[in-house]
Amino acid sequence: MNPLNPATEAAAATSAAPAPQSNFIRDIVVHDLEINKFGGKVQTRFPPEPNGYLHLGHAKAICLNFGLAAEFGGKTNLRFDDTNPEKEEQEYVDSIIRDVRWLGFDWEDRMFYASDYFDQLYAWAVQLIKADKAYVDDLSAEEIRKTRGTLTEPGQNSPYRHRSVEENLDLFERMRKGEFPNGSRTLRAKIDMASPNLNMRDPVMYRILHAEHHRTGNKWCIYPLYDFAHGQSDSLEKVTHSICTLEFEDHRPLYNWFIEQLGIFPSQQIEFDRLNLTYTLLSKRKLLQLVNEGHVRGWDDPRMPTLSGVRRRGYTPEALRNFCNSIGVSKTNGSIELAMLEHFLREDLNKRVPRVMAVLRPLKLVIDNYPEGQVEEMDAINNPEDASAGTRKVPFSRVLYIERDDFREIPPKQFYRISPGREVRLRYGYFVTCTNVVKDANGEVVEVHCTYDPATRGGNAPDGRKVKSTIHWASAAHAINAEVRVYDNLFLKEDPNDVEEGRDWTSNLNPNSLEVIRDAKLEPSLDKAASGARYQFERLGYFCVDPDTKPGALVFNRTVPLKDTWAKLEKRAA
RNA sequence: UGGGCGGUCGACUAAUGGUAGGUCAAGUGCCUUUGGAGCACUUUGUCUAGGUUCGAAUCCUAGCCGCCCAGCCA
Repeated sequence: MNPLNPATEAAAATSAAPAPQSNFIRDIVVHDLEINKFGGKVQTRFPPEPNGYLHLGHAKAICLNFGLAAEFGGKTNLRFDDTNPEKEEQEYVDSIIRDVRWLGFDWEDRMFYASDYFDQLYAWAVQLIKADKAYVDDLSAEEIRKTRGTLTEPGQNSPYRHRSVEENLDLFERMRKGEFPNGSRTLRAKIDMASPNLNMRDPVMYRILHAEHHRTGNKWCIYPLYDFAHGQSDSLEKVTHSICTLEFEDHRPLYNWFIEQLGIFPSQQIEFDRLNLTYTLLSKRKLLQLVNEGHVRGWDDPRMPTLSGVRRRGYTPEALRNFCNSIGVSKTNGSIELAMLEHFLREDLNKRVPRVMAVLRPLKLVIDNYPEGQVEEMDAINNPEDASAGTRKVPFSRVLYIERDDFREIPPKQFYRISPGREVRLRYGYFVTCTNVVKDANGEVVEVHCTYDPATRGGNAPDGRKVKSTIHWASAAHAINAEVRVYDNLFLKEDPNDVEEGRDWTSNLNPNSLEVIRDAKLEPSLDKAASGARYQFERLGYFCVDPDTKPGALVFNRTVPLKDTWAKLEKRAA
C-alpha cells in the first residue's frame, strides 16, 4: 500500500484539476494584455500580514494570484506586509511560508517584506513633505478622530496643517530619531478633509511606535501605515495587478493618489470578494481568539479552518486548489456551502486513498459454526478506483467486531444491515445469518451470534443468491486498538456571526465538535501507519494519522465522513 | 444619513444586446462485495417597476434590499 502522506505529496500526480474558470479579474488581465498596458507583463503578489495563521480564505487569494500569473506567463511574489511590529511575529512568517508551499506554490527567490522598503518609504515621505503634500500633526489620536468628521459631515483641518516645509522636515526627522513618545505626533497626507471618502481626509502615513520589529529590530521607531506601504510596495515590485479584498475598495483612490504624487510604477488594484463558508469563521482576529481562549487546541487544531488545521485534519492541497478554482471570483458577498468544499475533498481522496477496515464502536459478532482457533487470510482490494493499488490480506476468525450501528434488534424500514434472521455479507469474508443476541443486565446487546455459509468464502454465493448489505469488520484476536478523533462543525449555525442581542459568536460554538473514541478496532495492516497517512475506513469516511501518534498508540483524525444514504433516510423518516 | 460596491436556481458562478448554461446541494432510476464511487434523468433562477430595442440578465430611469468605510489595524 502506498498511503498518501505529506512527505510524498509533492510527487503525487495532480488529479485532473478543473481549469480555473473565467472571472472578471482574468478578463481584466486579458484585456490589459491586449492593449499592452504593462508591456505584456503579469506580475502578482500574495501579501499576508504575519499576525496569524493562513486560512481557507487565504487559499482562495493564493490560488487566484499564483494561478493568474502562471496562466499568463507571469510571476507571483510572496510579500509579508509587516508594518505593525506590535502584532507581527516570526512564528507567523514561518507558518505562512510552510502553508503556501504546502498548498503547492513557489515564489522562487521572490520573498519580500514591506519592511525591506522602510528606507525607501521614508524617503518618499520626505519627498511628499517637500512637495507640501504631507505634514507633521501634533493632534492626539482622540483629536484626529474628533476632527475627522462623520459619514455625513466633513472634517476640519488640523491646526498644524499649515506648518512650513522646513518645520515638517525637521519634525519628521526628529520623529524618526526617537525624540517623541508614542502617539505624540503623526505624519499625515495633505489631501482633503471634506472628501466624502474618509480615507482621503488627510490619512495618517506614519505613526510613532517605540516597538521592536521582528526583522528590523530597533532601527525604527516610526512605522508606515498600510496605506502608505502597500501600494508603494506593489509599485516597487512592479506588480501589475494588485488583487485584494472588497473592503479595500475605498482605499483605491488613496492607493492611486500616492502612486501619482510619487510618480512611480502604476500598479493596478482590483478587489474581489472574500471567501465565506457556512459553519466556518474566516477572520484571523476571531481565529486568534479561539486559540487564545482555549476553544481549540491551537492554530493547527483539525477543527480550525486554518491551512495548518485542515492539513492536520487530512485535507489535500489538490482538493483545496480544485475547490478554489471552482468557486469563482466575483464581487458579490455570499457564502459557499461547506458541502462544496467537502465534495472536492472526497473527490480527491476517493481516487487516491487506500481502503481499510476499521470499527469505531465495536460490537462482538460470534460465528458459532466457524471452527474455533481457525484463521483465514482474506484477500481485500486496496482501492477499487485504482487497480494499481493492489490487494492485501486481512485475517478472519470466529470472533469479530462489527459496528454497533450495523446491528438493530428491531430493524426499521429500509434498514438492510444485521438483525435477527437476516443474512448479510461480511466484506471479503462470508455470508452470515444472525441467529441470536446476548444482552447484559441492562438489556443492552453485547454480543451478536450468527452462522456462516462456508460456500460463500470471499463474499459470493455459488447459488447466486444476493444479500442486501455488506458489513465491515475486524477480527477480535488480530485487531489493533486506536484512538479516533471524530470532528463535527466547530459552529452550530450556518452563519456563526448570527447571534441574538447581548451574546457573541462564541455562543455558537458547537460543544460536540470533537468526539474522542478510544477503543476503535482496526485491521492489523494499519499497525505501521505513519503520521499524516490517509485512509478510507470503508463505509465510514476518510481518516488520517495524527502526529500525536506514538509507537503502539495510534491516533486518527476523521477528515470527512463518506456520504451516508442510510443516515439521510433515517433522518428523513424522523 | 455622505461615499464606495453589489443583487442570476436552495448555494456558488457563467452568459459581455441574440437558445439563461455549469458545479454543489436536493430528488428519481440504474449499477454496486463500501447504503461509498460511478452512470442517467429531473426540479427550481435573472430584486421590483417603468422605458429603449425586432430582441434586455445585459443598456437607461426610478425604487427596494445587502455589504464596506468615521484605527495612529491590515
